[in-house]
Amino acid sequence: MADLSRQSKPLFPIGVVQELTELSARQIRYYEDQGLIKPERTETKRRLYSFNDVDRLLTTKEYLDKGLNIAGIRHLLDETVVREAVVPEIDKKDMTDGELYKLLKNQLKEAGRPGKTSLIQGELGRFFK
Amino acid sequence: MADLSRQSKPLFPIGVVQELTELSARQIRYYEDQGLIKPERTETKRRLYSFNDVDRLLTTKEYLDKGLNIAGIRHLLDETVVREAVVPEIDKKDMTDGELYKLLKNQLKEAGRPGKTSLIQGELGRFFK
DNA sequence: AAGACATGTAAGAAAAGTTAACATCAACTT
DNA sequence: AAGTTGATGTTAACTTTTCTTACATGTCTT
Repeated sequence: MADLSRQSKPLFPIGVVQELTELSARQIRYYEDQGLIKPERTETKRRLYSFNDVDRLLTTKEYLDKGLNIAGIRHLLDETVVREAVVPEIDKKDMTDGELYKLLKNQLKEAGRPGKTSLIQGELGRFFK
Repeated sequence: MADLSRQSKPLFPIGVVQELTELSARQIRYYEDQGLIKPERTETKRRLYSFNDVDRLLTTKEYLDKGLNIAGIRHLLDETVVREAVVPEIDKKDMTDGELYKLLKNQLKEAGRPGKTSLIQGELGRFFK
C-alpha cells in the first residue's frame, strides 16, 4: 500500500501548482470540476493541492496531449492497478471517432516510449528535473 | 552529495510553512533576518520556502527549545558535516552563562536520545507523521 | 447549423503576504 | 535597580493571490 500521508498531504496553493504543471488556473479548476482531482480546502476556502494531485494533473496533461478526452482520463486515473499497455484499456465508448483517430495517430509516434509514466512512479522524482 | 533540486525547490508560501512548523509568520521572518534560512522570492516579492528551509526551521525550533540561542543555531546549521555529539561543537562565546546552563540542564534530560535529528535525515520523512 | 468541450478572460470580493514600526517581557549586564 | 538585548507579538497600510461567477471563443461532433 502506498504511503498516503506523504503523497496526499495538502501543501500547495494553486499558484505553485501552475508553476509545477504549466497549466492555467482555469485548467486546474476545470479538471477539478471534472472530478480528476479533489484538492483540500483551507478553512477560508482556498485550495491546497498534494503531490498526488500534481501528479494527476501532469498525467492529465500528458493524455490530453495524446488526444484523450477528460472522460477517458477520468477512467484512467481511477484505475488503481497499473496496466502494461502503453495506453491501457481506454474506454472507447467515451471517445468520438476523431478522438480515437488522434489517439491512434499519437500511438504511432509514441510507440516504444515509456508512456505509462506517472501511474508507476512513486514519490517525487517526477516533479524535479 | 545531497539532491539539491528536490530538497531546495521553492514550493511553499509562508502560510503553509506556518502549518508545517507551527511557527508564527513573525518567527519565520525573524529567523530569515537572522540568516538561518534564505527563502526564494517570487517576482512579486513573496517568499517561497523549500523542504530544506522547512527542515532548518524545524531544527531551529528544536534547538531553541533546548536553550540554544539563534547565534548558536546559525553555527549549527552552517555545519555541513554531521557531528556525533548530541549537541555538536557549540560556540560558547555566543551564549550567556544562563543559556549555557539551560543547555547543559537539557543535555542531561536529553542524554541518550537521537538529538542530531534533522541534519542526518534526508528526504521528507520528517514532515509527516 | 447547433451543441459540446476545453479554455480564455473579466469583475468584484475575500484572504494572504509584505514592510515597518512600536510594544512587551524575560533574561542578562552594569 | 536601571538599562540592554533577544525573541516574539501586534498593528497598519498596501500589494498580490485566490475565489466565484459569468460570458466569450474556437474546434470538433452530430
